[in-house]
Amino acid sequence: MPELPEVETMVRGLRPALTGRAVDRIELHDPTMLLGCTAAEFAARGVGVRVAGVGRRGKWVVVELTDDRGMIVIQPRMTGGFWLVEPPRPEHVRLTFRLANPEASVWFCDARRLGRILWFDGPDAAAAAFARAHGPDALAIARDDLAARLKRTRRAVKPTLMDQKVLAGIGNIYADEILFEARLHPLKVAADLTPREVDRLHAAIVPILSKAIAAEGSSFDAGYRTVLGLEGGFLAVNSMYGRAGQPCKGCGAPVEKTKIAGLIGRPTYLCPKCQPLRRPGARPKKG
DNA sequence: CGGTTACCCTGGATGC
DNA sequence: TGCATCCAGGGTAACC
Repeated sequence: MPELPEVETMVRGLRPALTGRAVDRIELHDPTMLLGCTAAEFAARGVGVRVAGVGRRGKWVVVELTDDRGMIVIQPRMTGGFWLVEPPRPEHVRLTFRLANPEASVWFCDARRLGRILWFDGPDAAAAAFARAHGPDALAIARDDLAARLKRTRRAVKPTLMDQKVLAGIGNIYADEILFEARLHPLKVAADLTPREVDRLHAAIVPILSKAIAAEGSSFDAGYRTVLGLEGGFLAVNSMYGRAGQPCKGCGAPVEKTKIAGLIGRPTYLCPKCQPLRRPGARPKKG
């Protein structure tokens, strides 16, 4: 579930609750989600630490500790999320921060256990791991950098946008919203986008993600919630995701739900009128 | 190497 | 009601 706006919302919720706080211990309840060290090592390290700050790297949550104790990285993936209030499904708690002075808890829950938890010794190790897995952050990428990265691949533009090594933070929901805002068909070949199309795509990214952050992300069903258990409001004001059959906000034609190559089974929402695969005036080649 | 596909997990919704 | 099937915001490893 969590894409950049949801993770940013989590981080903004965690930051005031965790920054500067002493942590009696960090309890890992599901060792299978831990990468890079053993559960015993994790337990030993998680005693008597203090939080220096909380940050976001792409879709990763980074909890930085004081006194050279390194940083804990939590990847929520599909169903992970943090709770400052009692989580509604305690059996899904995978990690607990036990705070001291005054006592409190911060929980990380993940129903499907697809999330991952790592502990890095220091900023250099964490930065190296981040760089291996990510391109520039979607909120910060420059237009020409995006253009150069799109030029490198003949994949479709949607899976390219969702490739964290191209740019970090965009997932299935926001890819559809951004492509609609830019009036681009998700199957257009990334390298074939014209300079004007790249302009439109780049110009759509920050406004869509910012609007979603302002709405505290996207919630549906029993999925993502804020750290206070509230639903994010973006899907009440969005254009595409979850709106199959509803009138397109650009032209009124029904929004189409489909599956596209390069994205396994994930749904894609688009307006075939506003996001044509070929330019409306273009004639098919003869021959 | 670039691109595509299986698979990791589980809960909730849907259909019979 | 009960059971089978399908679906889901992500990411990696293996494959062609």
